[in-house]
Amino acid sequence: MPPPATAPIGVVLARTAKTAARAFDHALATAGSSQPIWQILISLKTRTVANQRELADAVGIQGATLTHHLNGMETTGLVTRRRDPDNRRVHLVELTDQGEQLFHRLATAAIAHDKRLRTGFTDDEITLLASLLHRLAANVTDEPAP
Amino acid sequence: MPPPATAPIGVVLARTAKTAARAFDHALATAGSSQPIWQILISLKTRTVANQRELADAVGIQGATLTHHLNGMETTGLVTRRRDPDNRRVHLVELTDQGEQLFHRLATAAIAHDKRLRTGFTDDEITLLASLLHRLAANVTDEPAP
DNA sequence: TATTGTTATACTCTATAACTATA
DNA sequence: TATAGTTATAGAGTATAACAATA
Repeated sequence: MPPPATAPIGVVLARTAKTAARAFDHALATAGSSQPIWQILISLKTRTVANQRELADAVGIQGATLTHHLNGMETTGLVTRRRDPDNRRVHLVELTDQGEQLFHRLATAAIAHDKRLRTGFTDDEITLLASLLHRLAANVTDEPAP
Repeated sequence: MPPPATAPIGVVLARTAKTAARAFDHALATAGSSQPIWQILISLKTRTVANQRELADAVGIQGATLTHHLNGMETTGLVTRRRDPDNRRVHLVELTDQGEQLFHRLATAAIAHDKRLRTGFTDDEITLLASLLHRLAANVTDEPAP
């Protein structure tokens, strides 16, 4: 029996996201990784980040928190950090081969997870759901003008 | 510019939930509380939980984690715990007046948050969204039969 | 023995403040 | 002075394992 339609949408959203996140977190843990590391890997692969501050913003964490994760990732050989010759204040973060490999393994897990999530949905339904979620997020995003 | 529709639905879901959760967490913090405490209060008010194990399940945490939170809530005067005379292994958790008051304050904040989330949505759209989210959650819930 | 809950301990993620290095 | 990043420290939330109390 599903919960009544009168349940606050915020509760439904949080509950769904928690359920989905737990399933994916488990997949990440099985692959020997975690959410923040996965987020950092994605950002490094799919965005052009000029510096660590932008990377932290992309991941949605503070700079010091990012440093914490990068320290661990450097220790385990996933990334390297070196000074930018053009501006030695900037530390260039780069994936190692090992980091690349982990990224691909996690990407495979992510694709499998998403396929599982989409079970029983049509493409149109997914598009509709994504659209509704975007509108929802916009309602609690208080950035007036970028 | 919204992210492309090709973004994995899991990513869209996680991002939306994180945005919404941050906004609500901020409201909870302003009211001097937090998510786990709010979840515990909701469960105590709206469900009939026979014991702490059921309460932990309702909140989605382990028993020891619940004990941790209940210790804090007892210290700050939100709940009381006493032995069930019928089964002295069971600890009955009850809200104090102060706990009731906090519940009502947080409920007010939750209602305001949900109203904010619903901005620009019709009731039908919210019902549709909830329905889609329920189906999504069902895809990653691996309980065969209760 | 099984059930209920607590204690002890530790780990992850996160943040703020103070600091270093560079410009 | 301003910017980029690190270090130091702390706190919240969570979990597992070992334990105590009760049945």
